[in-house]
Amino acid sequence: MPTTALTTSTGDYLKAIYDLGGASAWVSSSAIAARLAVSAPSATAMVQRLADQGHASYVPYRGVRLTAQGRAAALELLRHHRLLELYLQQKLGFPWDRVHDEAERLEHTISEELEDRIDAALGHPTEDPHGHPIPPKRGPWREEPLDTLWSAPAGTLVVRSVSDRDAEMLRHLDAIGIRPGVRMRSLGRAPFDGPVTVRLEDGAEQVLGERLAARIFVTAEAA
Amino acid sequence: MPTTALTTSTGDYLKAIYDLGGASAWVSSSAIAARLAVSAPSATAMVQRLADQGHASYVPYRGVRLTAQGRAAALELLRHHRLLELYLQQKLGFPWDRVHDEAERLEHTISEELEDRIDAALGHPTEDPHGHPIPPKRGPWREEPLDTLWSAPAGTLVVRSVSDRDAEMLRHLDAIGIRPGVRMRSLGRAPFDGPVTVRLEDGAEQVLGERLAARIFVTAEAA
DNA sequence: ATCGAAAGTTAGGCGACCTTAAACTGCGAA
DNA sequence: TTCGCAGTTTAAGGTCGCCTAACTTTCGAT
Repeated sequence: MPTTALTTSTGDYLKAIYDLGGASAWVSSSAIAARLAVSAPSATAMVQRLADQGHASYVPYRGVRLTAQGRAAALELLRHHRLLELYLQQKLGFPWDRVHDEAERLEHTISEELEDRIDAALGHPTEDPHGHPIPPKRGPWREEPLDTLWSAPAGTLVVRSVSDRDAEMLRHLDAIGIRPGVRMRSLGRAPFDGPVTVRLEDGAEQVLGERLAARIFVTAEAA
Repeated sequence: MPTTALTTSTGDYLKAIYDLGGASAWVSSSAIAARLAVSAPSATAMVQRLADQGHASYVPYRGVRLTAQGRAAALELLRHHRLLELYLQQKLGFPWDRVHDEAERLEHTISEELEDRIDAALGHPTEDPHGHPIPPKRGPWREEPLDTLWSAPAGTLVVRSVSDRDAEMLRHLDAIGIRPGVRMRSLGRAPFDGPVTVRLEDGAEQVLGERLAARIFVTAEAA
């Protein structure tokens, strides 16, 4: 298990597979290609390389799935990413919509020691600025699947996390008052895949289309 | 002059040329190869690429020299490197002998914004932990050439900086009390390229061979 | 059950870097 | 002045990661 240093590209693929398929589902190469904005053949080739390296198992025409080794590598990057996002925000004053891109590059580059020192400087945090849990350095972990605002039934909800991938979307959410931890009441969806209407605690109503609502993760009001 | 993003490798070559040849001297490809631990043909090929990109001028069998563009790129990396070293030491508690390697990787990865925030967090510092000046973001700059302890005449000296490239050496220097800012008296060299003997302020005497003494940069006691 | 579109893979190419082996240049020594 | 050798460059080949074009498989619709 000599963790042969990953290239940036390899790491990106592992992360893509991880968050498209979670810990164990089969992921198609074209889904990966779309996610990483590369051509389908590029994804196929890489996926074969990942299989050779023991990071994934690959069945032609079926897809890939991470091995334990690949999963560990993906989780380490995810941990780096989320620690970095939080660090950039908390310690260096980055606004939450600009931490993603920076973390995306740095996550491949930081050493174990830097990871640990960042973790310590932040007091061993458990969540990043967008509400996503930070995987522990080792030990069991599974990201609990959450409802999205799009799929959740009407009722009182708490925003748990929001996707960090689109800075513009984050700025918009921030502007209308939607952030992790915020409580809101979903008034339900208009018929035929219509938008979701929510009322925030300050009484403001917002109408959100699928693009947006599917990127907001929620739980029902805590018992 | 659209600063086409540099690859890590390209950046490493530019830095190597910069600190082998300074701002303007011709540097041989084999010197670069030795510095970067690559084969001579690799260095030749890269140097030709650098010339194509406008980062350097290249005369076969003679060597390379940075252009203004290449110099700017090298200095930006040097600035990143030194800011990062200081940041890692000051804000994250890294020991001074371990900041180099981390900075060496990160320097290629950080954005302009992160550079600026680090600079601000450190209060716009002018020196890294090893005593090297930090190039300004823009504007004139030239690293003043210093004597080394090996080449300096006997007399009272102030340590200005020490090479950061070898962690073990740094640990040793630290152990014997040699750090930037320290005052010492050089008692001169033994005949036939013999070692240098110095007396530190606490009275301790140290005998240093060329390997070490050539990596310690000094100035004569300030007037 | 079969046929065709969509999904996925193979083939063939390219650029960046790296290697070793072979060819060349330029310069000091005789 | 020429010879030889150290220093350099060219040649040839490998890997990684990307691309487009062409081929193959799968699967749903008939």
